[in-house]
Amino acid sequence: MTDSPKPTFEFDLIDDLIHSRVRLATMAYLSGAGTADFNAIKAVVKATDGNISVHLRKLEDAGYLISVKQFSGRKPQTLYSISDTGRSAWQRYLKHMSDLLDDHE
Amino acid sequence: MTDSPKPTFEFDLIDDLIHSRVRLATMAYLSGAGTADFNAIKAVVKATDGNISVHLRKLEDAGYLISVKQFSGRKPQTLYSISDTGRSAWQRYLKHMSDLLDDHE
DNA sequence: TACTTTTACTTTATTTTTTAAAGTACTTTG
DNA sequence: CAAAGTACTTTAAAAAATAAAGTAAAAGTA
Repeated sequence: MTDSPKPTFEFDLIDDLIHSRVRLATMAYLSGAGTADFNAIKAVVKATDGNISVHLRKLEDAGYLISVKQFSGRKPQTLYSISDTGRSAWQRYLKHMSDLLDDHE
Repeated sequence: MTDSPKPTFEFDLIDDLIHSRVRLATMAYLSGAGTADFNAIKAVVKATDGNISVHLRKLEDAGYLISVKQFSGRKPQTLYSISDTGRSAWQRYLKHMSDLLDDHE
């Protein structure tokens, strides 16, 4: 029966688009890496091809990611990076999680 | 192009059972409140009856919550609180989120 | 050269999860 | 006593996640 003083965390503000396991990992990785290609993301996120493909698309459709398709030698390669919109959404997300943690020391 | 030094956050360790918006809010609330009844949880979580009902059941089935059914006057009332198992899962969850934040200052 | 395998994805189908709508068993109020 | 709550549960519908299949070009193998 600990009493909760002033909870700052508002769960209904958390961004569902980022909150999903795979997309959270993707954003976390890209926010550090800057730019990464399809396979690099797939590897760190430990997802199947179809799986990240769909999630990357979702993040891109939301305007959180920017993708550039190019060729690396003979092979096609898609590079992803976080857009300005994505970066501020990411910062808001981290802020909310930080609030959550503050509420529980 | 910030370089990522040593990421401590491992997304595949995050507990899906807690991670969902509604259940995360429920755990966060109960961890502070100690015990709360169906309606109190429903109110803070801003969910419909059927919605928290299902999520509470899920948390209970997982052994994270304990429920006690009693009567408050003439009306049935179900009280929920976090079990020991739930509390350690919750602490692990917070730890992982904390790691995520550490990686991004 | 013909054939199989691999790479880099995308698309579609299947399963799981979430949400919403009904339903149940009372109780309270007019 | 009939109508309107209350406190949930159950079932059905919608959305999301995952997995399986498919595509197109390149590269390795016989």
